[in-house]
Amino acid sequence: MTKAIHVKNCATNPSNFNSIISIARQFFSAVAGLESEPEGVRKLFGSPIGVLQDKDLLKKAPNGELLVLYLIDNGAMDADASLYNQLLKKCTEWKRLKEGRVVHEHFLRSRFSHYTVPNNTLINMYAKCESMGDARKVFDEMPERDMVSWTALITGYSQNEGAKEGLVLFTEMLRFGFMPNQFTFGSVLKAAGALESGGTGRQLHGGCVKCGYEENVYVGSALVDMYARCGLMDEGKIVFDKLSCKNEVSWNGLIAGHARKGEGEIALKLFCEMKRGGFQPTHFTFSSVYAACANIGALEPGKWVHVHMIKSGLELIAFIGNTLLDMYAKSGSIDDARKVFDRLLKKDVVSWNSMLTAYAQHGLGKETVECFEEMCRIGPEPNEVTFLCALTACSHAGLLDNGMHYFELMKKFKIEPIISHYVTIVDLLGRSGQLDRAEKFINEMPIEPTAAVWKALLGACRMHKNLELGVYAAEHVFELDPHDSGPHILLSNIYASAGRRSDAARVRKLMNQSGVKKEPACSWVEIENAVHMFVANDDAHPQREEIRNMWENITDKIKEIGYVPDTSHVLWFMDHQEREERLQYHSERLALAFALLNSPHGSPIRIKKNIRVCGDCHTAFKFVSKVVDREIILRDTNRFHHFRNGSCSCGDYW
DNA sequence: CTAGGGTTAG
Repeated sequence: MTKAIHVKNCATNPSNFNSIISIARQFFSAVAGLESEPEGVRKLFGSPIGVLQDKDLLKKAPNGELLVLYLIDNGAMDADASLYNQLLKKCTEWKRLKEGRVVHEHFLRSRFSHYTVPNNTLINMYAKCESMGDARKVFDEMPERDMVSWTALITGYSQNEGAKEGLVLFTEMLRFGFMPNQFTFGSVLKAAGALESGGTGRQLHGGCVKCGYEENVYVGSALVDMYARCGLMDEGKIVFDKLSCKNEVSWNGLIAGHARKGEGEIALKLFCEMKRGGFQPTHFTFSSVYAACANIGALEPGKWVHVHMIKSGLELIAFIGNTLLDMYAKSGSIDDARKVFDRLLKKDVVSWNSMLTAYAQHGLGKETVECFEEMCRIGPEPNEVTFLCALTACSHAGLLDNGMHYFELMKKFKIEPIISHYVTIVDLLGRSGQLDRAEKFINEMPIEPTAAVWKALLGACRMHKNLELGVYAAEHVFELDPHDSGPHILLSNIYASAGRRSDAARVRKLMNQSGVKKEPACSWVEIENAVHMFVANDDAHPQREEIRNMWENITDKIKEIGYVPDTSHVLWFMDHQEREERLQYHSERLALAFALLNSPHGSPIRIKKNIRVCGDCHTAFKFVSKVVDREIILRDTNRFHHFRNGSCSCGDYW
């Protein structure tokens, strides 16, 4: 407030200025072209005004505030419509809602308050400051609206999680007879994409064609992105190919779409095409491509893209670094993940969370604890995802006490646990064999347990062979989520391992009758930049004979050093020999045999599987790692298993 | 005055 008084004194002393307005004008034209805001202020106001000579005050006061000091100086303010507009634009650019409101009030009292253009700017200002209620109010109260008014409001909604409102407004706009332009289409397409509404998107696409905007880069890119978000990649590709003038954004929309769909190979291929076409990949591109590589566990291609990024000179900021870290972690290279983490220019909360997730996936307990505690000391404030990551990591590493302690710690950080935190704690207790405690924990939860909570308990019952509690948990899962095949299989396995074959059969039958489908298991292995996929009992593979021979060979060797097949993981109704036969050709075994045949001796073997590894394969892999003296890294849906010299990093605990 | 693309958990 003292500042205001100073300025007021200055303002009432005309010998210092010609007018407040001319100063304000200069202020803007000068500041707009200057590097740092305080520097601009100093240059402009360095000598004549007392308060502005105070350098400390000057440093603390950004331009927006200084400006407002002039504006609230009542009598001195006599702006024209274009000055109001400039002021509002600055407030928008700097996202300064408070100052924007002051200008708004002043504007309302002026004789220009009915002018359409500054009102449009006001709508945009409030929208960019995430204050849609205010934006709407301006829109409703302005006497005359044009197409820009509608577009600014629609854009505001589509950028502030108001896709539905945006689309409703769009139809209303058409009813009032306003023609949408390329800006309008860009925004409504974004809204349709956010709602994943392909039907709406196609209609809008028709509108774009009619109005001749289909090949506008902005509209075209928005179309590509809209189709990508609706999962309609083919239609997106058609629009993309038609674009005579593409840019990075068009490419990114396409690449990100495939990355989101888990189509990593296509995303990588497009990345190459983009570069060949002479387009410079941006932060967005790299971020998507790394996510795509992480998804398919493609370490070598990921490294190759990383080299491109280093060559292109892009800095390792959090937004790309986080996905890069995640890519290395999910591709099995935890050391590279840590290196990226250490080299990040600035770590944000997602960086720490990603690092904790990496440790969780690899079951590294000591590192988890160190990382979390370092974060509490020197890092950003942990959020609810942080605790999820840390709790999952404790669960995967068998750190029961640490996990329970972190759960208690959430209170200190004033973070209310959501359902996923409870799921993780049930998992933590259950894995540790504390089944009764897990059950008690569920009963005492302050929120209603979901299917996921019971599923965690069921999984623990399978692990610790607890039939009675397993049945109880399964009943809850069936009731809450009848379409998931996982619980049926788990329960059937629990029955089978307890020798209750007829019950196991009953559950299987129930599953088949209710139309619940089991996801077909498959595994991938990467050999020299090519990814090879295997399904169980694959007879169609060109190398099937060699793979079979190799595996039989290996089986003989591991049996010599103590491997005994455990057939309780396969369907009970086959006879014993047939079961053993079946087990021989689980997809991960085929992938392993293939890798042994086709990769250089001594190099690590990286296999990925789409469901959890079965217990018998896990045992077999441990023996194989010893017999062939190779490191085998297996990624399943849950985590990584590093097999080395006869044991696994998960400590048989997954 | 109004437009399009990216990250962590389960």
